[in-house]
Amino acid sequence: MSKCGRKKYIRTNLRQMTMETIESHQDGRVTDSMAEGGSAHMQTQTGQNSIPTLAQASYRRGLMILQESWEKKVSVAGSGTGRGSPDVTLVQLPSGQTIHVQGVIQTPQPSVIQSPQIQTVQVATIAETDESAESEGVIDSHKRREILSRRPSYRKILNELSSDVHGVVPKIEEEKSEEEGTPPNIATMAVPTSIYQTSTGQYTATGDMPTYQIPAPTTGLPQGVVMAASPGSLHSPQQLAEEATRKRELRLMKNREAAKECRRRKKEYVKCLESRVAVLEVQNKKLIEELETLRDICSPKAD
DNA sequence: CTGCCCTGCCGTCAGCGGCT
DNA sequence: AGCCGCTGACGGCAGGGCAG
Repeated sequence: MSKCGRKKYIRTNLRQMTMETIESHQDGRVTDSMAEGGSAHMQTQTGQNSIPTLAQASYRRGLMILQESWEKKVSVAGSGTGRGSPDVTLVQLPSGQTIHVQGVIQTPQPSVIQSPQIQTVQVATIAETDESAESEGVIDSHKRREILSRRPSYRKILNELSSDVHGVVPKIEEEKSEEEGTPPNIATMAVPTSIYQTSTGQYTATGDMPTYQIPAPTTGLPQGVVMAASPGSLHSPQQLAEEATRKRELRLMKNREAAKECRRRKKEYVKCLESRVAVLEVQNKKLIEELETLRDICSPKAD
């Protein structure tokens, strides 16, 4: 295995997501939650074989942490009608003015970036690490899948969150926005339902889908892609093999584009989360300051 | 200059979930 | 049930930085 790849994965994603972001939380009043990202991070430094699992868990956890913190914040800062909405206290100012103060600080919220589920996951992960130190590497993919249960797509998540909180984070466009700079000979991806190669090297969608244009022939696109025949007209084994090859190349091509798109969305998603963290930190500070001010006003003077 | 490490990006595979 | 899109995981490559 390419340690570089793994290390890279761990270092970039884990460090950036878990450490930097969470650390940036800490500079405020947010209580320490490094126990999660931090411990996972440390563990990844230990065993080679356990690195993938732990790192994956940590990375995902990082994302989950960020998202959950956001959701918590949103529920706190929201109108108070949602689930788990904070207490709203009426505070009478000396001037007679009554204001609503939401119990931001008092809320049983040990850390903005903690979540029970996440801890559960971590326990499971650590337990695995401990007891399978010798037999590690045997964490089968099923277990991993369970731990790292699938989440909705980044686009979905972002769009949902965006609809929750307007103006904080822009939605991810259905189809890219930053690919305007795409060289003209690079395909702007369409997702054709069925594509056939023309003699000019163009994939033409049969439906009302846009067309996928092959980059220059020099880009190593599937040579094996052959003219499609209508399924019924395939008889000889060679034709069948060609058809299979064509399908495979087509699938690879689509997946290639999908992977690119996915990475782009992921980046955008992470950026959004980071910007949310920044916004919420500011918000949090303001609320805390406000609370202090109100306390000063309301509480009897000690001296 | 060379070797090593880090980082970013890419292509591919596997598996899940939604859709028809 | 099969197809298809999405995404985690993995391995590879290129480029930059740095120490020897």
